[in-house]
Amino acid sequence: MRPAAEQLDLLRRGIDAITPEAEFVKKLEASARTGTPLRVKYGIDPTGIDVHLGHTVPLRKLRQFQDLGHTAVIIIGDYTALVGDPSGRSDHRAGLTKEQVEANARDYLAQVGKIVDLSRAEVRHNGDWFSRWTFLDVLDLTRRMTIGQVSAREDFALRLKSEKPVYLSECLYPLMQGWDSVEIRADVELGGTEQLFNLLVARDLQQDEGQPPQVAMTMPILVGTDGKQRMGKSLGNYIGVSEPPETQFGKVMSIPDEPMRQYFTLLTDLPMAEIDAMLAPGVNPRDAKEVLGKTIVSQYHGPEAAEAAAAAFRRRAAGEDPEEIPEVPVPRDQFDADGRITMPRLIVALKLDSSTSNARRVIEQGGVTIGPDRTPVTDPKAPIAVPDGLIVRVGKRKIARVRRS
RNA sequence: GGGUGGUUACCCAAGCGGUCAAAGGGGCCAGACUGUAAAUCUGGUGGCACUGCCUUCGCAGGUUCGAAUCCUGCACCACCCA
Repeated sequence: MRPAAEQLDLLRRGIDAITPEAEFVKKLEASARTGTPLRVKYGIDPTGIDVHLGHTVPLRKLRQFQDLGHTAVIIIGDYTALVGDPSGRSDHRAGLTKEQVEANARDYLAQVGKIVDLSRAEVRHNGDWFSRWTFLDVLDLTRRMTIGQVSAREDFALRLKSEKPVYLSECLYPLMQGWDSVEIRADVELGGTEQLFNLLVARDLQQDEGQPPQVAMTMPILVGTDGKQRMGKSLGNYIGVSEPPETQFGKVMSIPDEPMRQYFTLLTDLPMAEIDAMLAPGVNPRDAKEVLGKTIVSQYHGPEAAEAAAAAFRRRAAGEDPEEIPEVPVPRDQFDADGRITMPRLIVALKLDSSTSNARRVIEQGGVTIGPDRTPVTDPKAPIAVPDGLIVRVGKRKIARVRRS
């Protein structure tokens, strides 16, 4: 195991705060001295199925702990998911059913495995203990915190003030999450900055149970591809770890310039000096973004796929057709007696658009071309003869080859 | 249990008897430009056999020549009082 100071240096990258930092240093030192791994907890609620780059920020940190010889403990919050985490929410989140939660949990782990080494990690479900609780146990837990403590939280206070509902079950959430730490005897817990309150509740509970309290390590919230709001599925500004390489790469290229530093710091292992050099004034941000895109994509799809995605992107930016043009069968009955068809119908048949109305509009805006010489299509009503193998382009990104069948 | 306000297109949100397929913003799509699927600007954004037709304003009825707009009932949401 590496010396504590060295570990601390590595672990500090990209974090927001360590609370309390002095305690963390002591834990690290004791761990290095005795060769005892720290137990590092990260909890996720299986509420959706897409793990995105925002989730990977703490997950990558967890992996970093693993690589330094510590023990990763992943909590699948199958019971907390039934409540819904109120953190950072301006309205309450509906709880899920048990069936949904179980299916989601499986999906989640498959995706988390791309970042964390699951063969070396402990995976626990908090239903393992909560499902056995009696109402008395619940009551006992609720005695550990006051309404005042709960309502002091900014997210709750805001909701109370704006007359939005705050459910009693939501107040239980931090206590449940905290109890997880007691069950697994956590030394460190990772989470986003908005998790600080929840992470600190565990400290009190652990102390009550005679355990050394955990240290809270909070990570910045990754901003989404819009460069404004936090990355999130519901906001549609996310990059999913399971998305295809081209999509991931394209989405990275579409982020504004400002969040690039954050992305580099939190999502790559490139040395900070190298990052600074790329983001220096006078350097074309597009080139830095390309490095960023390739680095991120190769984490999930490998370096070859990342290169290919970058090449495909460049080709498209240069206005060239992609290497592989998908062939789409168009049934005979779509054509009239003379073997012709109007352009909107062809576009829908090729699945390049979902409605003829919309296809018509795109044509009227000059967004549709056909054939190798890119002849623009201007009249949405005129039937045209369609030779087998005709290439149809809609906008900059959608393309297909007609396969008459 | 009582009261009040609300439910409009992908989202937010105007409209309160006809000129409403329904203002505005966001998002999304297309075009121009470029440093890229950044930024900026322009146009578009229910469907279709498209100068017309059909379906949409929580649900079901009703009044009217005519309803997103008025009436009745129902459902759901929020807040206030208890």
